[in-house]
Amino acid sequence: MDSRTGFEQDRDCVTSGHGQGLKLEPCFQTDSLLPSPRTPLIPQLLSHTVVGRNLDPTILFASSQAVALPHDYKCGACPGEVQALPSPRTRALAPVPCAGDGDQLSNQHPREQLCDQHLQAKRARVESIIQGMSLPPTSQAFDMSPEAAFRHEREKGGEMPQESKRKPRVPQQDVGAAGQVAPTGGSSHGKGCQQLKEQLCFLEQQLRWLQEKFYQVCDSEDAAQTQEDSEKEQPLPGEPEDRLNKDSATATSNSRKVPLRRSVLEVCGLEEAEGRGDTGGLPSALRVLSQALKHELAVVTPQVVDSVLKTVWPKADSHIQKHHHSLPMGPDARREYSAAGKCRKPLAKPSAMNASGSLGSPQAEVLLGASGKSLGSYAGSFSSKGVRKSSRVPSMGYSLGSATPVQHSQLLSQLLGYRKHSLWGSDSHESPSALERGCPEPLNLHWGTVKLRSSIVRQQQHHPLPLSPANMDSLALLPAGRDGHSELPAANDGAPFASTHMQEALTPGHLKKAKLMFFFTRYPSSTLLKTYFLDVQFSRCITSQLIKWFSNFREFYYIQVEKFARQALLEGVVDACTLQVSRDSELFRALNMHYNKGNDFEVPGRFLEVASLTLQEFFSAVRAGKDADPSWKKPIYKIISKLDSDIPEGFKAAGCSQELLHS
DNA sequence: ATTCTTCCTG
DNA sequence: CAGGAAGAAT
Repeated sequence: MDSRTGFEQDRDCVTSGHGQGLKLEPCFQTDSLLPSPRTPLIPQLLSHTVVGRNLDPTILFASSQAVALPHDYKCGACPGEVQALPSPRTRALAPVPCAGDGDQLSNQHPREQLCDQHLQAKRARVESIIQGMSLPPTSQAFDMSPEAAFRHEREKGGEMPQESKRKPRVPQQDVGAAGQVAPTGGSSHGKGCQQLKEQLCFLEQQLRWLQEKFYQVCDSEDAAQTQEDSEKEQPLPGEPEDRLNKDSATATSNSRKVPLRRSVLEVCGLEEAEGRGDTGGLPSALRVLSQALKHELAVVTPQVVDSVLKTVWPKADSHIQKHHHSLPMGPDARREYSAAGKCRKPLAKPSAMNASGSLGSPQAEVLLGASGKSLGSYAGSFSSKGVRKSSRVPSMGYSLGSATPVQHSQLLSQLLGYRKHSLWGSDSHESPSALERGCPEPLNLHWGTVKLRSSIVRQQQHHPLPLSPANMDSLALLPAGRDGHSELPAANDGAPFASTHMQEALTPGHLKKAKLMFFFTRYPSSTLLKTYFLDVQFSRCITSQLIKWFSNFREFYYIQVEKFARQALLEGVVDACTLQVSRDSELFRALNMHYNKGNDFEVPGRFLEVASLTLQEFFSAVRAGKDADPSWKKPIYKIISKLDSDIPEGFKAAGCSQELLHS
């Protein structure tokens, strides 16, 4: 049992790791999916930010606060201060001192006076956008757009255990004290958060710089547009130009050219262009901006990510190194994980574990690594002879995480089409002696393998669940880090989990799957079950129900075996060793009828061995009269509990349950 | 206190 | 199979 304990501790590490992984997300990528105004900067810049010259600088850092704010403040250099801003009103009364450029926009009042209706309308639009983005999540609870779903998921993820240190979302007026960020963490985390804040600050400065360049570009347009209107709004002290660094002046001077304006407007998404349908080529200034933006992001983002990982999850550092430098994992790490994953298998098979270690596709390694937990996942099939056969789908195990529907079909056909492929099937000649030897077969080592939950888990067409809020909650509770894509939320199709239908209840398909799994494991831990019923939203109830199923399975199994053992005794069988369960046995038929009613699954030979041993044990015990002892079955249970084998990875396939049901 | 397991009952 | 009780293990 200690092995399982270790395993579960390991799992805890995994989850906590993910939790920490999540922890960093709000600061960075994940925020792109949050209503925080911070991260969607670029989209905002490109689409909404530039509203004439009334570009609201607060859009970069602040939130709905900015809506009511006058333009006479500027505090973007230090996010902490921005977060600390209590409210617009307070802030207007007592402006927070800002490093260096506090008066940058202090001279916009005159220009505001000149705002015509059009500009005001645009401003209102921007404000509404900002406002919408700053809505508290509760107000978006029923926004079930993919993005909202994902955002919601992130929100829930933030509530995961040990997630209390999640950085509060900046825009929330009542919560947005920066001081809540760092102090909430432990000392190390606080330090890490401090680093993160600095990184963020840097990042934001970069972005602000770029935004100002944008400002320049668009300002030139406005200058041209409003030149006729009034001259007094032209060169304003404190204008972006004045704020710009010298090195950015080059691009600025280019972008100042009036001919750029239409293209700029179009790219900026200004409806100003609604009257002018002409589309010019991409202006060079924009190219410059684009490249600069990309470059800055490319430079800063990895640093930030690495820093975050290093800080929040020290182990990740080494993992990162591995990913970067050597995709094939070192055998040590793999062994470590394999050992940890051995769970309920006191009869260790160390040789097998080590032997299984050294394969893996780079993708798999990346995925596994990205999941924060590289396990010695191995997709090979096994035979009772102890000869590991290469799977027909060698990469099945690892590629499951990103399996396409086609792959899933292959999985299923392998699951069921045993007559041809005999994926897990027993070759007709298996040696029961292997069982007695403590089963040195190189059985699969998937115990505890962290399933790489695919972002593109196939839709389960047979039982599509209505996307009720409850279901979305289920989605939300998904440990996002587990999918290995937590670092790339935006790289997904935008609705990563929208296609994952988490079952909030166990279905007949799950029951059938569980029954088939019983052929491999009689005593699955809840942890194991969670890794094999990935389409189930586990709750305490679900878990116990699943466990109860296996308990019932065992009950039936032991009853049947005992019955046949007694029957054999009555029939005068002398040697227990002659009791072998074959596929022709009555016992097998009874069991197969129960667990594999359709007989559409080839019962693994290993199960026959286990059944044979169980039968012999019962036979011997009854013959020895041990059944007088009320707990005479306990030793048998103990023996059998050690004979679990690994469950083929195919059982993890999304939709497996449903397809099994319909097969 | 919680989880897991068995046993019993329906 | 589910529900519940009881005990063991953690």
